Amino acid sequence: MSPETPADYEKCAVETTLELIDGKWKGVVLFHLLDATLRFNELRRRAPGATQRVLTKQLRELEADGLVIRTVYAEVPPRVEYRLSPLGETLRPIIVALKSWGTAYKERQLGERAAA
Amino acid sequence: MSPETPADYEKCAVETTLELIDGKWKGVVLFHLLDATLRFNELRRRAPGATQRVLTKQLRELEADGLVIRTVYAEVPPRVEYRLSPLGETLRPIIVALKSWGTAYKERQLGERAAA
DNA sequence: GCCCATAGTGACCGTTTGGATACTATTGGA
DNA sequence: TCCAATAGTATCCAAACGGTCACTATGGGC
Repeated sequence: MSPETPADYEKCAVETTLELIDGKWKGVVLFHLLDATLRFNELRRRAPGATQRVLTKQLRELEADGLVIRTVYAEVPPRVEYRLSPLGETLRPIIVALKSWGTAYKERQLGERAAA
Repeated sequence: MSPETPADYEKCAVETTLELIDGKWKGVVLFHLLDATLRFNELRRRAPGATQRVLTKQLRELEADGLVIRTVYAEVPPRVEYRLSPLGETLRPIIVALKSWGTAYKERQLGERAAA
C-alpha cells in the first residue's frame, strides 16, 4: 500500500471511492436516501428488480462502510429505517453529479439514435 | 425501461454513470488520462496489478462507451495511444471529486486508527 | 541467426456477484 | 382460525469478472 509515486497514491483514492459505491443497487439506494429516511420495503419499491437478499446485502455493506445508518424498532411487524450517515451525506455532491451526468448521457444517446 | 415514476428515472441515471466507470481499473485509467495521452504500457505502469488482458478489456470497454479514444500507429514495435474523448472529458469533475473524496476518506480512516 | 520490445490474444480457472426460490417470526385483523 | 404484512435468512445456481500463463507478429540491433 505504500505509494511508490504520487500518481499511485492518487489512483488508489479514485478506486477507494468507487469500491464503496459500487454494487448494482448502491447508487440507487444512496440516491433515494438523499431525500428521505426510508424503510426496507420503501427502498425495495424504489429499486424494483433488486431481490430482498441482494438489497439486504448491499444495505449491510453500506452500513459497514459507515455510509448508511440502520435503525431497528422493536415492533411487530418489524420496522427498520435507513438513512444517510454524516459521512454518507458528504457523498451528496458526487451522487448528484453522477445522476446529472447519467441523465445527459442518456439524452445524448437518444439524440444519436434519433439521428440514425 | 419506461419510467413509472420520476424517482425510477433518476435512479437509473445514477446507475448509468456508475456502470460506465465501474470496473476494477477504469477509475485509474480515467484518472491518469485526465493529465495526458498515454500509451498502453504507460497505463500498465500506472495501474500496477492490472494484467495485460484485463487492462486491454477495460480499455476496449471505455472505447466502446465513447469515453476514450484509441489510436493505433502502424509502426513496429506497435504504438497505441489512449486519450479521453470529448465525452470522457466531461467526466473530469466527477473523477476529480471521486479522487478527493477517497483521499479524505482514507485520511479519516488513518485518524480513526491512530485514535484507537 | 537470435533476442528484444510493444501491444496485444487465447485457453483456462477460481471467486465474487447477483438472482430464484422457499422459508422464518410475530401479531393484529377478518 | 387463518391470513396478511415486515424484514429478513437459507440454499442453490448461473453468469460475470478478474487473474495466470502461454502464445503471437514484426522489425531493429548485436
